[in-house]
Amino acid sequence: MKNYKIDEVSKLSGLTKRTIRYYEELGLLSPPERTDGGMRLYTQEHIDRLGQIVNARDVLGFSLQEILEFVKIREEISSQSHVYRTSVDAEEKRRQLVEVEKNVAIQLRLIDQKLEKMTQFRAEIGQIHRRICDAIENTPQN
Amino acid sequence: MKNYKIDEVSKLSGLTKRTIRYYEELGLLSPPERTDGGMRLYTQEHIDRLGQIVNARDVLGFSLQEILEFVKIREEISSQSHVYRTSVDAEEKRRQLVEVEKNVAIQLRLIDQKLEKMTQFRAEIGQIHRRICDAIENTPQN
DNA sequence: TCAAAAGCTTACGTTGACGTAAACGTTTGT
DNA sequence: ACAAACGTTTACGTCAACGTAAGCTTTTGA
Repeated sequence: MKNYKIDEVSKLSGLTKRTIRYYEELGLLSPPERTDGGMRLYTQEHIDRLGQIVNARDVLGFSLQEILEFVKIREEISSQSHVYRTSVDAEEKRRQLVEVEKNVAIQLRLIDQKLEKMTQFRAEIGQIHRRICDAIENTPQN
Repeated sequence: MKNYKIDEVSKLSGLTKRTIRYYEELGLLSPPERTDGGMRLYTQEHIDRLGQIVNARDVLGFSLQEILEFVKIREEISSQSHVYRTSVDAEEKRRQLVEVEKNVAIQLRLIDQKLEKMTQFRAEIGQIHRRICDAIENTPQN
């Protein structure tokens, strides 16, 4: 599997090197392997991850802190599925799963609220658009 | 038509008084009438406007500068409808309307793209949620 | 092999979007 | 009529999300 240096990742993701390091610092991006000299070596997964972050940031308008919540949930789930196979205490497993479920449910409600308002906004702009089109229709061409 | 003082507007809109004045300063909110003493007297339209701004800001993740672009388009439209009644050159009116329509159409496409990605995102989270719920179901209670 | 190019850390600077405090004027209830 | 409550402007403070510069180390290609 190929690996990338930071400048290549920067060009592929459209983010600056500073931003990429900053996201790692915040815990949004998992720390990549390093060369013996200390240089970061990224994989394709890192690049995909950055794409998801940019999506959440620009398209969904989430703050980096909100995105961090999602990342933590994702990590909880994978650590959870690990525990699920190895732990002996079923009751404890269940409690932790219920805890994670609560967080995800909260995020779901948040997204649904955003979706609803977004649809509403879309309707408003659509109405403005129709009014403009009507005005054009009612304006003579020459 | 009733008018509101800033504290009432603050409570109705959920924004602080500081933010309301700030939006006026930026040109996002039209300056309201004043009492002889200089106090701002808002109307229902101002409140509606603030609601739209909050929507665009929180839900769509637009910056205040981007929202200002929308506001300017809106103003173009109303100045347009003024011209529509007073101007003598119908062809010129039409050209300008078509220009505005293009901008609005672009914004509409942008919103639709956001909506699509958001729906997709919601589906992904929903799937994760179901997996967690299934896991809870399959974990013994005691 | 060795200098230029690229990377690393550390630290201070900047910009947008407000918060907060001061110092003062205006309304309003009693 | 007057004090408390609310409003106004002005100005400095703050926090997130990076930008930028310095000083140093590591890679790399001729």
